[in-house]
Amino acid sequence: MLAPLVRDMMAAELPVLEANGLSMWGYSVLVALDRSAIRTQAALAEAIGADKTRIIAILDELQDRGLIERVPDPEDRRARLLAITKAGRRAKEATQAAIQQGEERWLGRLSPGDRAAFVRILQELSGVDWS
Amino acid sequence: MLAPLVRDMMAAELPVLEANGLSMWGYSVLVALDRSAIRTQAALAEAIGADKTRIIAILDELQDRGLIERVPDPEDRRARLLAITKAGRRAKEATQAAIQQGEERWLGRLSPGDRAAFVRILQELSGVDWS
DNA sequence: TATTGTTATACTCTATAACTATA
DNA sequence: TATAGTTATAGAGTATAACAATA
Repeated sequence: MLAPLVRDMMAAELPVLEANGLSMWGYSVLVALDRSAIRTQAALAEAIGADKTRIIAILDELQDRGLIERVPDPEDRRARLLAITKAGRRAKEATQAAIQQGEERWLGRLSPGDRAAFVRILQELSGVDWS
Repeated sequence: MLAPLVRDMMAAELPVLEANGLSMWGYSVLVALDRSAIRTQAALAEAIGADKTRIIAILDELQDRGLIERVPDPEDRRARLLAITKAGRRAKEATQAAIQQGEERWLGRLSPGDRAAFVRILQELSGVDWS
């Protein structure tokens, strides 16, 4: 039941991301880095559930566009210190606002009580260990 | 929040499907055909949210293994009448039981009230038009 | 020798278009 | 000519393994 729901949701939100010039993974990176800077790319990949080889092209592009910073750690020059820039934060905020507006279209169908319960239950389920 | 949840869920349930010798799409087909027989492959594809060209290999395999029937409609020999077989229904029931057992692992964390609410809310959201 | 990031490669999934057969 | 199914092909997304730099 969840799978088709998420599929429809992503199909609806992909154009929103595109309008803001971000891919799904690019957006995920900005959201993660907005929470806090990260010291290695592998840690970032893990945080957003991606592969470390997969985020490289994404980081390249975000950096080229000035949305993130990516500098070698002076204390361990193998690692790259990752942080969001002001422009990156602006892009993230704008995109997030657009997405949340889209989510209103379906969350708005729920009663306020159901809506609160739904979000609370999702948070609970997100803590489950799947291994 | 939903996307990582579904990703983890699918990762957890894929081995269960595999153990029962079914792919995700193969299982979807059996579930759809168990509800009712379908008159064309295009309609089946639409019902499970797939592409009509994509289900062909899946139908080939399910048919070879005797899990579905697929015969030309005598009234319009372009179309293929699709139905689940007894063996197919057995395979579907067994797989479904295994999957639902897996779902207990996380639904079991919820209080009975939350659990009922969650399922009800999901059903409500599934009715949303996304276009 | 181990680790971080990168590149190269192959593999899977999916979508598009061309084709066959029926109507 | 239009439709159901099929096949072929190309593209995107992903994972694996090999490589370079640093520790």
